[in-house]
Order: sequence, then structure tokens, then C-alpha cells
Amino acid sequence: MADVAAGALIEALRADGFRVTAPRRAICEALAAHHDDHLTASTLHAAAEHRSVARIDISTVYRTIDALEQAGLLHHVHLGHGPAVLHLSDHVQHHHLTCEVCGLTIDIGIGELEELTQSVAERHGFTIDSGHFALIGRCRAHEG
Amino acid sequence: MADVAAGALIEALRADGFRVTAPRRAICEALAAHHDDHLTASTLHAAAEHRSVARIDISTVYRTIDALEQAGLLHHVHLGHGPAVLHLSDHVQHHHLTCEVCGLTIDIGIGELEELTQSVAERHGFTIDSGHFALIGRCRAHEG
DNA sequence: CTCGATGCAAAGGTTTTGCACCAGG
DNA sequence: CCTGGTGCAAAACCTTTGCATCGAG
Repeated sequence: MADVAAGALIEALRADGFRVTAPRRAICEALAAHHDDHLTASTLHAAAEHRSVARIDISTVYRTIDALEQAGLLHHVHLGHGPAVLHLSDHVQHHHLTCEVCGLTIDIGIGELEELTQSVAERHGFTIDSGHFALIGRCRAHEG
Repeated sequence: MADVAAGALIEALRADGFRVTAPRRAICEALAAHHDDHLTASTLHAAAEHRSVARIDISTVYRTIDALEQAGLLHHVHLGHGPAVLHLSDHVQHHHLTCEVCGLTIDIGIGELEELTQSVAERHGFTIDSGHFALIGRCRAHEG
């Protein structure tokens, strides 16, 4: 089923006028296979290269991420420190609670932010992209 | 009054066992003078050097930021992209709405997040550090 | 064939670290 | 004095860009 999702990504890229190449296939497969692992550009790079005979450059990974984002298939989220994490757009939307001490990241449902999003939009004319940020704090093990 | 606040920072540093040096004085003064300008390490560096006869190294700024954070006098917030912004802890707490297109940053009151913070804490055993992240989205000029 | 995509290398921006010297307490 | 702080230089880290070559369509 990872292959199905990867195929869908590939086809969507093609439909958007992007070329389908071996590195992109590997990247999309890695993305589909590890979709809930909070992939970063560099872990995605590693996973993609693992499925590929040839070397894949990290810049190719970034350019493919750009292509997928332009096609609306992928989002990146900035956790507090560290690199951005990647999420496929057709996933269950969720937010991230990231512990600033240990980096533990908990997923929470999008619903928990909905009222907030709405009131902020009304009051400030600002549309929160609720898939684009993490809520930083302390997990139970690191309170205080 | 900027000097009063700067003096308070300096005294707090001293009380915490940190040494008070010329660069730190300049940094604290700059911090007190520009507290609502969304300072970053590099703009703080510029402002501090401006008030100083001698050169101040950017690494000294980062180390002083660390000291102030250890003393609980300062927080840094990660806006989506770009560098972290700095806030004095004794300020009116607020959040940031950052437009991912133009970087416009709107301050919103802490109260708007309170219910959310509380329910998340209860449900996930996670304490949101509501001074430590920005809410990324689109401002009115860049909706859609 | 043509233009987009690739690998490689280099650079950019932010933050961190090693080191010898200086100065606060 | 003695330890912590400083400037300087270099590196680490994530990401972007320039360029000649390759290959998808």
C-alpha cells in the first residue's frame, strides 16, 4: 500500500507537469513508506537513497520537496529547534506538541485548535495555517 | 526608563552569579531599549554594538542570551522560518501570528490560547510553553 | 531535440565551539 | 589570583544556488 501512495504522488507530479525521474520515485516511495515518522529532509534523503541504486543528492531531495509542495502534496512544519518535518497533505491532519527538552513529539487532532483558529481569524484577519507549526512546551517527563 | 530595566537585568545577572561586563551591559541596554521590536540575535548584536565603544562579537551576544535565559529573564521564540526572536520575560506575554508570505508578525494576547493550553495539558500531559512558538499562517493581504 | 532535473561543489544564514587572552570579583 | 567572559576564527547545521551534464517527454 506504500506503493499505491507512492504511485499517487508520482502521478500527481506528472499531472502537474513535473518530470518523473528515478530519484523522485525513490523519494516518493520513501515518503509513502515512512509517512508517520516525522521525516526531515535529511532522514528522507537517507531513506530514499536506501531504496535507490544510485546516489541521490540532498539538493535533489530539497528540490523534490519543493515540487511536491508546489503540487500541494506535501507540507513542511517547523518544530521549535531543529529541521522542518514533512507531512503528506492527504494524511490525517494533526498538530505537534514538541518537548523543548527532549524533542518528543506528540500528535494531536486538528480539532483541538479549531475554536482558536476561528476566533483569531475573526479578530485579527489572520488565517492560521494550522498544519504549519508546532506547539512547543514540556512533556510529562520534563515538567517544571 | 530603558536604563532602569537594563539595570534590573544587570542586577539579576549578578544575583545569579554571572559576571557583569561591558558587553553585557550594552546588550542588556539594547534589550531594554528595543524590547518590543522583535529583536533577533543579529539585530540585538547591531543595537548593542551601536551603544558600545568596543567591538562586540556575535558569539558574545549568543552567550549573553544563554545567560539571560538561564537566569529566566529572557525567552526566545521560533517564528516559522528565519531566526528566533527575543523577549524579556517580565513583559506582557503575547503570541505571534506570523505571515508565511511576508513575515508580518502580529502580537496577540496570551488569553486567546488559554483554553487550548488547558485542554491539551489535561488530555496529553503536555504543558504548552505558550511564550515559545508562533502561529504561522497568512495575513489579510496574503490570504488564499 | 529541448528543457527540466541531477550531482557536485560552493555558499548562505543562523548558531555553536575551541582557544588563547583579558578582566571581574 | 582564579575562574568566567571575550574576541577571533572556524565549524556545525540546515538549506539554497550555480553550473555543466544527463535524460524524460
